[in-house]
Amino acid sequence: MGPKISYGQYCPLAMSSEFLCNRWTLLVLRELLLGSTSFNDIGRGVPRMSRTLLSSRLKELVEIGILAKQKSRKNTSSHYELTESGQALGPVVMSLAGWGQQWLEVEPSLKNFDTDVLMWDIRRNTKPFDELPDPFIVHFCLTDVPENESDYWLVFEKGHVDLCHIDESFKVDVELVVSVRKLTKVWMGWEDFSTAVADGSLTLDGPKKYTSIAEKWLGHSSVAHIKKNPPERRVNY
Amino acid sequence: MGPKISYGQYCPLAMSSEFLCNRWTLLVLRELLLGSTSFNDIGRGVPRMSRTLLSSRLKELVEIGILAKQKSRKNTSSHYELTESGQALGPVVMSLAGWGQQWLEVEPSLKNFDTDVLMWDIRRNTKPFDELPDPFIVHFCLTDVPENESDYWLVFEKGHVDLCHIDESFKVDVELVVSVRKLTKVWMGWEDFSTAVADGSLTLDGPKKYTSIAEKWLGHSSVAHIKKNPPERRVNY
DNA sequence: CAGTATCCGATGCGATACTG
DNA sequence: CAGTATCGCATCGGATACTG
Repeated sequence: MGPKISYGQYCPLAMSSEFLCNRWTLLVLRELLLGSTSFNDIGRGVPRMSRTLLSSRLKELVEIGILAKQKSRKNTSSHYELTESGQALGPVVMSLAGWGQQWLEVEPSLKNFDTDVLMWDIRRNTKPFDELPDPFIVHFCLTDVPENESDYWLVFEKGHVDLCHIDESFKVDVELVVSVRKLTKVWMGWEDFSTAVADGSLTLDGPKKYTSIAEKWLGHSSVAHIKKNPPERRVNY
Repeated sequence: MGPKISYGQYCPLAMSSEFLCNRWTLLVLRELLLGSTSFNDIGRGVPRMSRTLLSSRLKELVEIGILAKQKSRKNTSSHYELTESGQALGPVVMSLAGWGQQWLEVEPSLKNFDTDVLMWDIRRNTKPFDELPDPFIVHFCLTDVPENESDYWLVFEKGHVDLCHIDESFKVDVELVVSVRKLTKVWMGWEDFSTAVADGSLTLDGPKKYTSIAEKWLGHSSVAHIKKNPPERRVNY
């Protein structure tokens, strides 16, 4: 019942690749696995993907049966969630991401990427916790991007975290000044947080009780625990 | 130094996907991981891929550094082998193949595939062993394919196994009559070998001492040990 | 917010033919 | 055996504009 089989192989790898190795599909899956459920949230994780294509990919995944779509009765919002088989792709995605984390040289990764993806990714992995006030607001000042992309605010409030890109006259608790390059490295676990603070490439400004636990509220990428190989053993894409 | 980054994400999954999720790449990698080292052997595992493209993919993999190419001094043959980072992709490929083996409905897999891939795959996983004479020759008669594709000979000899597609007047030890569909199912572990023999859909003709250990010399796919879900929990691509 | 319709340009890839 | 060169089509997917 599926679309045309183009590889012409019964092999499960070939069959899986038929639909998983289309452009953007794995990244959409990543968003779903990490918990995004709405069209726009998913889309925000893949900003360079056209909405047209996102729409068609989601439809395809639903058709295949690894994704399910629920429409609210008001028809105003919809809700995607992975089915059992979709959830089962978690280890597959992690395995590929883990390989990249371990083997890929970092420089190519740091070239030409959207700041928005990073900030959105950070937001996703954060949660308010007891030591923080409510609200708790962090102002990110990114030093190596055009002025209009340089400011972000992370708002920890009422059990969840929002990301803002425009100044709403926040009462800022901590100001964090850092380059996107450095922030990425630290967040991905490619460099030590404490080292970055020590050498001044990452600056924290605010009450000590909050800045001292910065690594805790900033968090890390979900693959940060996987150690990258030393440079001479990395792959240079 | 790499090619253009099209996803625009530092994420290791995105970076890995940039080159691993191109058409055919994962299947080429599978061939390499399973031990093929020459251009033609690799190509035989992906018959629908054009040689032009295979050549360019191999070159790309070499450039990236997950594959190494050795030329013999005679320049007459060359030799590909995975580097350390390429070997490390083994679990990634297995993970994806494993997902497919567990979750994919079988019918789509059985439509429109090249018999050659199956036979080549079987050959790869076989080895002579003590209970077999040298040479030991099996004649495969495939019942559900055009006449000119229906006959194969597996020749166990001097420590390795050859696959032939033209009759060289072999002294056949065992003749195996079966449909490609059934052979695939049995070989992939989707159905029991013994059941197929019992219900007559797979016929063995030859000395009992060889036919009785048929499952041993025929072997199984490397993912056959992973159990497929019951039909109602499968994905229908 | 959650998409769809249409257009059209790039490029990916297969087919074919050729080389050392 | 191990490729490369060239051609040309098809499809993929981005951009833009529009809808409920």
